[in-house]
Amino acid sequence: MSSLVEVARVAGVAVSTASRVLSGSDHPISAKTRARVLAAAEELEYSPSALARAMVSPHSRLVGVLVSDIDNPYFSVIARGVDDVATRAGHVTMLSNVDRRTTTEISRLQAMRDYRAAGVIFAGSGHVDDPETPRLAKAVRRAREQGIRTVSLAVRDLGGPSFVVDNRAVAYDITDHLVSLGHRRVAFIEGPPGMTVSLHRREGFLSRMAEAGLAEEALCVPGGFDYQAGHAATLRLLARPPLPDAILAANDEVAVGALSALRQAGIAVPKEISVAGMDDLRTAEFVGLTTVSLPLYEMGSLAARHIIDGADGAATTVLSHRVVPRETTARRPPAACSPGAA
Amino acid sequence: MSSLVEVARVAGVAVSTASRVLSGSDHPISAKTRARVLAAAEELEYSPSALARAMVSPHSRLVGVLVSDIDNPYFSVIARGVDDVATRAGHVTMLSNVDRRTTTEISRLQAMRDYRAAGVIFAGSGHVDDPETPRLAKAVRRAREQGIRTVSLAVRDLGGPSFVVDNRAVAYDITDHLVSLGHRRVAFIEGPPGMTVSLHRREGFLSRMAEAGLAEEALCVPGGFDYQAGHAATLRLLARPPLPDAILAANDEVAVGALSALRQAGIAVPKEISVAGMDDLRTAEFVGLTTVSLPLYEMGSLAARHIIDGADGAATTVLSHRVVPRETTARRPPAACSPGAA
DNA sequence: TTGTACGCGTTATCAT
DNA sequence: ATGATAACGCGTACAA
Repeated sequence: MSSLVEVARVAGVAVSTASRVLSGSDHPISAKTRARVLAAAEELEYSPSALARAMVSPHSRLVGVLVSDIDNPYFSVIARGVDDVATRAGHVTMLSNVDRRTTTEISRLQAMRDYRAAGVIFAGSGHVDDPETPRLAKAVRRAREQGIRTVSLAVRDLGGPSFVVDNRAVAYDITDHLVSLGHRRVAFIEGPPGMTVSLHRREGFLSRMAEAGLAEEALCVPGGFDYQAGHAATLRLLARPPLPDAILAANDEVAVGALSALRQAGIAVPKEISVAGMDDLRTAEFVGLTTVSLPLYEMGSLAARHIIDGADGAATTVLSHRVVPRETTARRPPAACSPGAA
Repeated sequence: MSSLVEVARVAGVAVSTASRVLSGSDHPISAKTRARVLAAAEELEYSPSALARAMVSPHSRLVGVLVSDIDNPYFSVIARGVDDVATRAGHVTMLSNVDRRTTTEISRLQAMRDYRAAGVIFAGSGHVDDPETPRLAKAVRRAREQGIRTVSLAVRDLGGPSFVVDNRAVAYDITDHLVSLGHRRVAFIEGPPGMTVSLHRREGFLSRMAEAGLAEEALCVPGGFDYQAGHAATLRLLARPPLPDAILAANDEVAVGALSALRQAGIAVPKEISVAGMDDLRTAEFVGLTTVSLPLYEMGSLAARHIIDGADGAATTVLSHRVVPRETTARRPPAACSPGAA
């Protein structure tokens, strides 16, 4: 590992001169000197220490992302968006899984702060009435005071700018799709209890049902965000007939779990029952699931871009989503034996 | 941001003393002094600069992972394994997508080297006869000379230790499963051309078929590693009857693509044709796909552990895999009209 | 047991 | 146009 002083020595110039040439300063340098420095750097395979650089700068060129779980496609798409932008801008991505624990978020934020990250992205949803939120908010404030940018990709009260999707509208719109297909009794498999995103999605669902005069037909059942939750919830639904006209799941993976339970029970989708999810992850495409497409990649890239060259501020940007009808939803069969339709 | 000097000043001691108590040195310190330093640190919310620390250490506490694409579950599971271990050990994970490009691997390795990473993990497969490999190998060697540990999670000639799976055996074993079910004509949808993993898996497949005296019945068709590839390859298979008894896909996602093409064509799985994949990612479980389970999480965590506290060396550890039969494979129907069985 | 002083590699400031 | 030097924050060898 050759350092700047060695390059300077080989080139026969002062370190400051070498620095100016190698760091792309606009300081005037004679062509001859520049060439010598460049040659020396080349010869020594010089590569500047990002550590030393960060020491004398307001921050490093590290971009942090806090995800609930990178092994969840929702977050891996976001991470991909972040990294693409970061890499193109000469930065490096730091990643941490926080498993939806606010205390973990705090400690990981601190860890990234210790490296003087250029910024930290909060990709996951927060909890409703989380007693730890004040502590997190305080840690975030401190980080910001120190010059670390922060961005949220979910509705959270953290102070920085945020790039989000309107989860109420997302659920509202997909529910609308179901309702407009003639479905009346629709079951909603909820997300993990206590999470803001779960709450919003349920509100959106309920809201559209109420507007359609179907408040009585709306059925919310506890679920989660994974396959098992969808499978189990559907089994419970199956155990208490009559079957709803449609099932709306809190996300795609839950919907796939529902689909699988339905298939095992020998119930035809969408002939006997419609199923829809939200997020539009790859799995949704694989199984032909009707869902709502979210600009996840864009959220990640926008967040990274903000950190790298954005202006300060705390504006919230609501990105648009799109219902994508596929093969798991269809018009409600006219002869369905659904009570309450009298 | 309070630094060590401020803590020392508040505590009324020298920086070296503060450093010793705060950095957990084994240097003897009087209980009284220790308490005062701790109190001062607490009061000032002191958190050591990881940057400055790394400057005076042989390396930072950053663990790098180079993946082909984090939005590919294969790699996100590995990344999860890496991060869990890294976090528990007080390190932070750096992640970079390299899109299977060796030149990108080189430049990302360099970027992580600039941060004096404790180590860098190469998670992806290499290419056969890759002209860039020497350059990468050289970069890796230099990194190692500098004290950066490197680990491979695929068979590559990079010099460090590696934690791998025997892809020939993986393909051999799942082919064995198919053959033992009575299948004779089996089509193999290959992985991306030129990748080592593709080659090994094909070899394993061909090897088991040959041993079963089924060399003539083995059919290799070009594919890839994604859904589209599996779908398209299966369509091509469908266009040229007779249908094989079974389809083995280079990985799970390809198998799902095949499954979907088969379903659209109205061909029953596993009644009319068996389908199997490799990797055992979550999708495989969702669709009940027969596949081979790989210790991906373990590979990631072992790699991280090696970087953090492993011994030097270049040993190759071959981890075991396991065929997991599910619902997409079944015994070959006795009355199948497969020619060549005469 | 505690303190002093140096070095890590870079950029910026202030001479020259 | 170039050079010398301070500063970033920490750990540590050496001195007391």
